[in-house]
Amino acid sequence: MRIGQLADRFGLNPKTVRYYESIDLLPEPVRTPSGYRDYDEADAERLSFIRTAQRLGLSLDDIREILAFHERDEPPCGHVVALLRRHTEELDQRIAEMQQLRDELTDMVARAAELDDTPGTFCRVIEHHADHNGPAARSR
Amino acid sequence: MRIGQLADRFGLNPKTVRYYESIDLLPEPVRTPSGYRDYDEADAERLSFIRTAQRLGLSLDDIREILAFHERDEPPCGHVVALLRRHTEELDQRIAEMQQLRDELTDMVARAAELDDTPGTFCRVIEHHADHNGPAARSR
DNA sequence: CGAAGCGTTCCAGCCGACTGCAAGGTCTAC
DNA sequence: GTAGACCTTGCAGTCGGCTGGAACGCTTCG
Repeated sequence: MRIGQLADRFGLNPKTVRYYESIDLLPEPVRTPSGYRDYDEADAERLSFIRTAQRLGLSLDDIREILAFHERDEPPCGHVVALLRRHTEELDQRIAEMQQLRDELTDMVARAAELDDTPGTFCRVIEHHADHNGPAARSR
Repeated sequence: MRIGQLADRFGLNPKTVRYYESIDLLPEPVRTPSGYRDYDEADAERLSFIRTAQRLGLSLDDIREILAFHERDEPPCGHVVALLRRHTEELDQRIAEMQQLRDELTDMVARAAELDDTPGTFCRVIEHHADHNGPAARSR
């Protein structure tokens, strides 16, 4: 299978496939006599794995590390579980931060209407909020 | 006030302050006879505003746009409220995606122990999950 | 035979928000 | 007077994950 076919199967740009090869996520495939890359099902499976792992939020570095276990014939699952746990924790933290931010924003938008005669140097909405929730006065 | 003092007040690198100037977030300040940048309280206020807006998740481009209203002596608040609304929606969406991902990850970690004799090419934990939640079989 | 549409290589650029480095000038304390 | 901490400039590099473009070769269809 040529690079375009492989890329199409995963909705990727052929460039991306070459890029994955360049950073050692995909092995160098065999070549046709004319020099075209020639992929097989094992390559497709590997690419599928990469995309799944990526969808789960793993970085290409993480994924390369997981694939390295495969190259050494070791089961990567223990490693992966630890990785996923760590990743879940980071996610939780980011979600919490984003939710707090979201609540702040909703609050600001809701209060914006009441601020018609509040003074402000740049923007009443933002500065009023900063004065009441700013650096020092945060309730944490 | 020199650049280091200003930067310190906001926990910034002096480079960042110069960078803000270079992208027209901060005006060119007056200079001391020896060529040092000399900031006043108005600059500090502007920087404070920038940092607050940034903490709220606005991009430097967004912030420059808000500051442009100030330069034109227009109240930016209507614009800002629209911006914050849009931003809140994006945030909601990203939070929802992240939560879904988080749940998937928790699920995978919880199920990992049961997979001791499931076959896997690269990693049982990830592939088993992909098979049951993958491209086609998603329950949305 | 010729044109379209693949493929190849290598190098460079993109996004956003900085940060590092080099090579110099200045200011302050001892 | 000299060390060291500051300041100046400009340009390049960082992060991650691609993507664009040039200049060329191969393949397929009519």
